[in-house]
Amino acid sequence: MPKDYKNTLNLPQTGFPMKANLAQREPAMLKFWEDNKIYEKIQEKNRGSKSYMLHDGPPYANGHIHIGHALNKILKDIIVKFKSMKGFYSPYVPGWDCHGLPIELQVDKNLGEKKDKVDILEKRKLCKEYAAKFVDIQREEFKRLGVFGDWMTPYLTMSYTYEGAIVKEFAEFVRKGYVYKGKKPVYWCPSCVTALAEAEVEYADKESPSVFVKFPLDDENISRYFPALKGKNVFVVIWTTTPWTLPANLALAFHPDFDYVAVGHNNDVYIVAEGRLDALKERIDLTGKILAKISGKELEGMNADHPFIQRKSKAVLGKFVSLEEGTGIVHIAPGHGEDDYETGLKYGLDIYAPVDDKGKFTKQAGELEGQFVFKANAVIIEILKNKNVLIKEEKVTHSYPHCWRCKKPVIFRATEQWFISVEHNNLRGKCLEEIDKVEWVPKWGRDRIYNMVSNRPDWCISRQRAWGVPITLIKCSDCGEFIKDDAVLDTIIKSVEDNGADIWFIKKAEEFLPSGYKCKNCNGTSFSKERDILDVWFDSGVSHAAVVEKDMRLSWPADIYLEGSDQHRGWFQSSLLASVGTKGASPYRTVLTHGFVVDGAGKKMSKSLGNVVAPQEVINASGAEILRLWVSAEDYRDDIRISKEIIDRLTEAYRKIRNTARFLLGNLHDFDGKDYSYDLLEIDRWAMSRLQLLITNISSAYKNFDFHEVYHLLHNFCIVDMSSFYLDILKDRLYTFKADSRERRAVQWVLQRILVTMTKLMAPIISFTAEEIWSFIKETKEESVFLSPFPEADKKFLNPVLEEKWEKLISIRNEVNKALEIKRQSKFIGNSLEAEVILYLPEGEFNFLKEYKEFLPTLFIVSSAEIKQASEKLDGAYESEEIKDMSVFVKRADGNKCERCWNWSTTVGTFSDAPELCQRCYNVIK
RNA sequence: GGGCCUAUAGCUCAGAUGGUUAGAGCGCGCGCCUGAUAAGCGCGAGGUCGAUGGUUCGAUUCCACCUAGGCCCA
Repeated sequence: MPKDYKNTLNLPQTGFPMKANLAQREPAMLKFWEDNKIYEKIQEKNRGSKSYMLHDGPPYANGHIHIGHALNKILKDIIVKFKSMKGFYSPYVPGWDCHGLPIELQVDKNLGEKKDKVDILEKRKLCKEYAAKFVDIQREEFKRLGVFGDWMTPYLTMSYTYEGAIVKEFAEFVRKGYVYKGKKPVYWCPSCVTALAEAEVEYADKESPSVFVKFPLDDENISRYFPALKGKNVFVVIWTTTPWTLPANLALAFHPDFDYVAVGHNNDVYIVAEGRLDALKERIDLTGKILAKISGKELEGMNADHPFIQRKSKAVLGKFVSLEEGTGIVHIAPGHGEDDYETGLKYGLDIYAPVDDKGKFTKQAGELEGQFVFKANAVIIEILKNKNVLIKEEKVTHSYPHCWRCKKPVIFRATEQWFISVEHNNLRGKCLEEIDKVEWVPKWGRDRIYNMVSNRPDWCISRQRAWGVPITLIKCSDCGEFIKDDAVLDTIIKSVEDNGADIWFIKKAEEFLPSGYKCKNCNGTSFSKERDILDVWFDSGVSHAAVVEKDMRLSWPADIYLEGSDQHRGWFQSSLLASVGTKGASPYRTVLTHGFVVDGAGKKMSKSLGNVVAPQEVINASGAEILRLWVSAEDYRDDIRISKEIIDRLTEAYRKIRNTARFLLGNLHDFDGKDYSYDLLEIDRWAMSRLQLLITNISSAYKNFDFHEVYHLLHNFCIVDMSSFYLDILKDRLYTFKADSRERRAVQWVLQRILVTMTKLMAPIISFTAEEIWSFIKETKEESVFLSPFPEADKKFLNPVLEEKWEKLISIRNEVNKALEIKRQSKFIGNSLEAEVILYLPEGEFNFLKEYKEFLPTLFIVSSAEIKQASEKLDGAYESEEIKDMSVFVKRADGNKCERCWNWSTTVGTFSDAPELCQRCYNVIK
């Protein structure tokens, strides 16, 4: 029985567990951070340094967080942690968007029957409580992700100070003349007498009349646009299922790219889209000859006669016109449809809707006055018949919007709304200029928002709801003029700042005015408050003023806004408009966008598909750390996939990184911490050079927001440079050399550098693990890895010449491995230490390897290695395919296996007092 | 239908102003080790570079169209 020499080795020892047990361990780490106020200490440390301001876009305070929220917050956290470790003052103030319809609807739902009876203040109170509840829930969920921030003092759009800021910014828009009142069609329920939001409309089948109607052309228009048809009765034909909107018709829309034809029909000539001819042959028996043809584009500006009102109907162009139904010509009533409205704005048409809030025609509609619109359909059809302009009448059943409260069909009706003009003061132009000053990541974000801002209509900022910040304007009851006095506006702002926006609903209009106030316009003395509230996009759009500018922790403008790509239309745009409108400049320097989380097949997540991945599931099963690693590993510029396989792969990668750290810790348990940097072997200097390169590459990846590169660099370093090469080769030195030998201490010094550096490099991403490793590192250090500075590459260890030589050594090593593998497969050897290798080399390689002769067994992890000229090659040698004229002969090593270091040596057995040992080990033990 | 974007091994990512056999890591397969052990090491097999046309001596790379998918509009 040979003596057990195992206890004479320096084997790794560490309490750092191999198994992460993240789901259990993470909460303890969160507590450590919280108890020791690590975030606060980071802020304290960096206060006064150059700042880097990331401004948080407020998530909506409704529901639990989903995977997209997790992605967004983790990305922000990675940036903030990196910048903070880099020494920037980079506080993170989270926020929530608290007003708005979804919350109000939830509250309504909870109220049930009572919803229409409760007082507005009571409802607002319930909304506030509801939002506060979800702020608390989401706060805990975000914290669980390991995101650092001022969680106990976030910004809330429903706080008094924020509401005050909204009112102030709105007043600023009023003062600068951007705000005006105009008309815009909205869903309107004539039965409930209220405007409806899109979310309050549900679709159901409804029977409607379906009519084809003729719009006559007068001689002048015929000779101008259809000279060939001179003297004939020419009509433009339209199809509609809402005849009641015909009294409001102001235009006829043609598609600019369609061709239109004039077709004979009895004594008349009908104009329809060529692409609808086949269908119309059947529908209205349109079988006559084509008498003329013209492209839609050329018809712009033509005027038809309204079929029963003394008025012209203008030919306009619209890309929304389709060939799926009707005649390819759309009747336009700008006061009764979305496309119609947009078209109306474009062509300067009146947003005309002669219908009151009960759905009855007003006196503008002449003989129809007082008739309910749906009933008036029949009357209008009668009129059309009498005027001989009705081609065909049918009934159709189609999907039609209905009110979700009373279930009755709704109408689209222009109502008075408040707008911010994007043309006033050239707001649009200035925004476009500012867009070009911002850095958009990825670059195409610029085109996306530029196109949107170029084409957007004025900003409709009013909503007919309860839960929001009111449009704080007071109107003179006599002349209808709104008060814009600075003093009055200031009084209102102050009042909201002190009491919250509820005050608007508590006090009477007069209470916001000085006593005895008279209207500047008409001297009137009776006033009323505006009842609409502001669009919630206005709330969050002014966060640059309410938070970035106002909050003592932050400073304006922000360095970066980071949200999903949908926010080009949303927050990025509302913030830009809000900031350029009042400050003349963009509120952000950089805008970074990420894609959406989709399933493993690239499909969007939906409840019906059942492919939704909840962050809570991943956290409970694998830990938030895996989620963080996932965020970093994926290229967020595209859509981001998540699936079981992806999580499994990342879990493996995580283990590799963790185990590499564990191995380093284990081999440092007895390190004395002294400086051995002058005792490094060449391979150690190679490792130090690789480490410097890693620092350089990872730093620039972080700086460029290329986090997936950080992940790949770190992971590859662990596997390629460390685990399978450097650390594998090192084991012999670490385990078998005298514990305090200079060679072993030198490598420990290197491993310490690698461990400390890697830990810091990974910290912004896998924060829990980095902190855990940090706590095991034996070195005078900061109490948290996040209080330590981010590594800087040390130029004196950077050695490209050395790395190039080692690249060659590694490629030779790979060839040796192939030769060894062949012998292993044939059971000639098992462990590579059982082998001796002889390399047959061409001149260049031979000379190159000469200087490494002594080192080769270590490099190949074999017991002995020789080099010879290629010409001496023995039969049976493995011939390299990669290196010309190189071959490797593998034989069993001479001598016996040393029981201590497992190398084979002829010196084993030569020591009578320790016959199991080789000379090297004998010397160590003696 | 419009604006913006994406498509390279099972997975995550590289790549080339167009130029030999398109790379890495993981996973997988086959082995080794049992002194990083619910670890570690080695070798290997995986790709019509979404499809089709075009430009070119040559295209995965440039162009067009198509398909699939994503965001925002309509």
